[in-house]
Amino acid sequence: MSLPHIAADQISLPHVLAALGDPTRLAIVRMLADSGNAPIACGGFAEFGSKTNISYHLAKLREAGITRTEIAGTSRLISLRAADLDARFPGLLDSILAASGEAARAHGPLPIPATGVLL
Amino acid sequence: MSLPHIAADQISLPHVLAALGDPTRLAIVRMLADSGNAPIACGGFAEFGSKTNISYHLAKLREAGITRTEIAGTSRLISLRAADLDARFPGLLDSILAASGEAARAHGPLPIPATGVLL
DNA sequence: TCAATAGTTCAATGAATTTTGAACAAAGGC
DNA sequence: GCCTTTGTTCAAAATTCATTGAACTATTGA
Repeated sequence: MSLPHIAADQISLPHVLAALGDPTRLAIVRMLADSGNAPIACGGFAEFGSKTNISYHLAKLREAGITRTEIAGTSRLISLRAADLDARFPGLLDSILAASGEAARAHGPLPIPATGVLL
Repeated sequence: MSLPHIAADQISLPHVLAALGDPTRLAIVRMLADSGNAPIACGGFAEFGSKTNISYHLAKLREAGITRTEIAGTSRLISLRAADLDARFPGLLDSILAASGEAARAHGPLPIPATGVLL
């Protein structure tokens, strides 16, 4: 089960940039990337704000095409649309994650660093 | 002569993304990149809005560290801080320009493509 | 000097955005 | 069935952002 999401080719650059221009939403995306793109429930973002506020920011990220939301029981599982984003805007998510001090890449679950850098 | 600019290492990712999340400012940056990073006076952006509105957006871009403003007589010459941005956030400007349908790269005036890719 | 050009600054307005709390819906566990 | 957990929706308040016009500065050129 899944909430409605826009098609990958309808993701708009200004909307993506505006969505990630908010520190709270950027932190959410960073956390998703940190998880190796494994889905995280809304509650996992509690440190970034109130339940209702997180719900608002997650809706923005979903509407911008940055995240996917799957319904699992009473939870929503949020994940990055990393492949869709990289197909639409090659390298963009990677460079933003790298710029935000990130280890995770847009592709691949979790590249084990040869010499434990950057975690 | 030059207006005050923040240091390259103080450029903030959320500020850059928020600044470029506005369609008018993204169009301005695109136009600067299109020019091969040659400076453009404020009047060159007239198509994007009123004089006073452009002044506002150019101030936002300068404050975010995306553009440099040189004073030349009664004009202001605006240019992209492409090298500073690329040093601080490698690949970010490039991927945004590419995503916005751009030919110009963050570095080098105009690299002639060997096999006409990405134009 | 006078007028025109190029932009900035200021204050006001309107439009979006963010944040909050109350009320709600939909499972899941007892 | 009932309560708890998880999250959404709604409306209101607070904040921020974008746009406009009037007034201003500074430079250039006649």
